[in-house]
Amino acid sequence: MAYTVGQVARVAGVTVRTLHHYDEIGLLSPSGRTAAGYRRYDDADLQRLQLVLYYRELGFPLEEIAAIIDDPAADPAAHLRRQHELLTVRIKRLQEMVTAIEFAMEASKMNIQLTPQERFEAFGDFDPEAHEAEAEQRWGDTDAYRESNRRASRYGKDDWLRIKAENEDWGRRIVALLASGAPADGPEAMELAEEHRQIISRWFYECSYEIHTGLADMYLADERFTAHYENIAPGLAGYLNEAIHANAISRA
Amino acid sequence: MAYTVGQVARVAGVTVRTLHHYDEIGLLSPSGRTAAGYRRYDDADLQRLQLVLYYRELGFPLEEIAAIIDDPAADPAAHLRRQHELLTVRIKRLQEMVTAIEFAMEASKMNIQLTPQERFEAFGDFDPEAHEAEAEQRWGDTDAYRESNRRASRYGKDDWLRIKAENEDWGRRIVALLASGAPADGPEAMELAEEHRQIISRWFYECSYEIHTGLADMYLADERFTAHYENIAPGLAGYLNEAIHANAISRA
DNA sequence: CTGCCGCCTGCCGCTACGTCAGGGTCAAGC
DNA sequence: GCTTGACCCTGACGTAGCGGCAGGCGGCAG
Repeated sequence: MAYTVGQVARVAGVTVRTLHHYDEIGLLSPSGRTAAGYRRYDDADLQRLQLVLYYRELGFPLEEIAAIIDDPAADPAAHLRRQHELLTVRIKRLQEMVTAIEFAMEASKMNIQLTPQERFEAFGDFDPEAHEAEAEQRWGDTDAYRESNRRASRYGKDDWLRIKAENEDWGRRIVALLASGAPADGPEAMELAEEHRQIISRWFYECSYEIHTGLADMYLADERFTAHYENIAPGLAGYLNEAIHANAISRA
Repeated sequence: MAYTVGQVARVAGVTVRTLHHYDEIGLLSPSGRTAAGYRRYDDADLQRLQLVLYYRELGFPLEEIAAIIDDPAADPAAHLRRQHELLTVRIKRLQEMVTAIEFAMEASKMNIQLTPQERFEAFGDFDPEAHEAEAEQRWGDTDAYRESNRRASRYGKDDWLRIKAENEDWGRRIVALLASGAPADGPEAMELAEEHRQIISRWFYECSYEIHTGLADMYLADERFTAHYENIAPGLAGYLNEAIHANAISRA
């Protein structure tokens, strides 16, 4: 029912200093003190802290958080609703960045130059940045980050040569298939589409069927990608697109 | 091919001051200067800036970003891969927060008390926070935020009474249906399940069928929710769960 | 040649804490 | 009853990543 700073800090995942700070600026003052001056937090304080942390995660400055939380018109449910909306907006934003990255990856694999605008499109609409200095600083210690680091630096020259070789081998085979007149939704084409997906998954990122069909459509929608494939063999862009779609449908 | 600070700032969505700062700390120094001392950025600089901004968005401190980018072992593709992974990890994290919010919403609708641990679970695993002070401060001016604000504060006492009334009306009807012996996967039960989903969507958040079935499972998995429904009528928790699943399947 | 906008370099300010320093407190164990 | 170590307190200064302003030069359209 009553907690010390240390206990609150541990359960909420913040530092004691942070709680001191919130007390100083009046954002979250413990409901009481012991005779010796120790801060005592109760359940209501924890609830408030939770709100504070969520809004902080969402990037609001502390002062504004105080205003939001102390708004008498906003009951708990209203906060939840607002946070839910903000979160979904942010997820959408990150997903756009992911798409942009996937786009850039495809482009880089094919040596396609991006225009400056495209470079920053992912940030474009509503402001470019976001900070998260502290959190991500600590992130440096998380498994996820280490894992990412490890994997990102794992590929040596040899690997790159292998990737290139795999890609070229795949390219030769699909060109041959196209030339042979085999249908784009036939088993051989679908098999090559699947292989294409697995090459991406193995060497780059987990490429779901959904992502894969997205890529396929991009190959047609973006003329530079179209040109890349058409340069290899006329009709290849459309052929690959169809094969990928057929493959995705058949595996679903 | 060559850009001034202002131009770069505009296309990248940062301020001139930021570019000055990056120049000062050596994170991104323009490749040249004019005779008059004007900074001149070229395409390579833009490319580097893009990397910087992505890593910044991902929360890395600028110093670390410099180290990452200047790492000779990391080619462009490696950066893309790393960013892709980091982004997906972050999206997962945000989605967990969303789930936690949805959980809290359900709990609050039913007056269920959360334990302190549950309060902060969403932050738990890897650190609690994330900042984004600047970005989200500016966010204060975006449509999304205003919209969110508007909707969040739109409900007055009357609305709450209506929500409560709707809920109770729905409750009475499903209890009656359960008592009548109608099957949980019958049309009436499914209709009530659908209504349940729409009440959430209308008043709280867009509740997809996927989310809805997730909620349904939670009603069974979490004993407090189970108890809530079982208190209304024995067997109701399981009945509702089944009805929601049946409804979701039939609409898919 | 005169605006006016854009660029330059300081330099001070701000937020949200981190990080001591210097000193009291509390429960456990001897 | 006294020590010990973990925990708490209050200043106070430091830091990152810019924002913002002052004071002054540069460039080009009219």
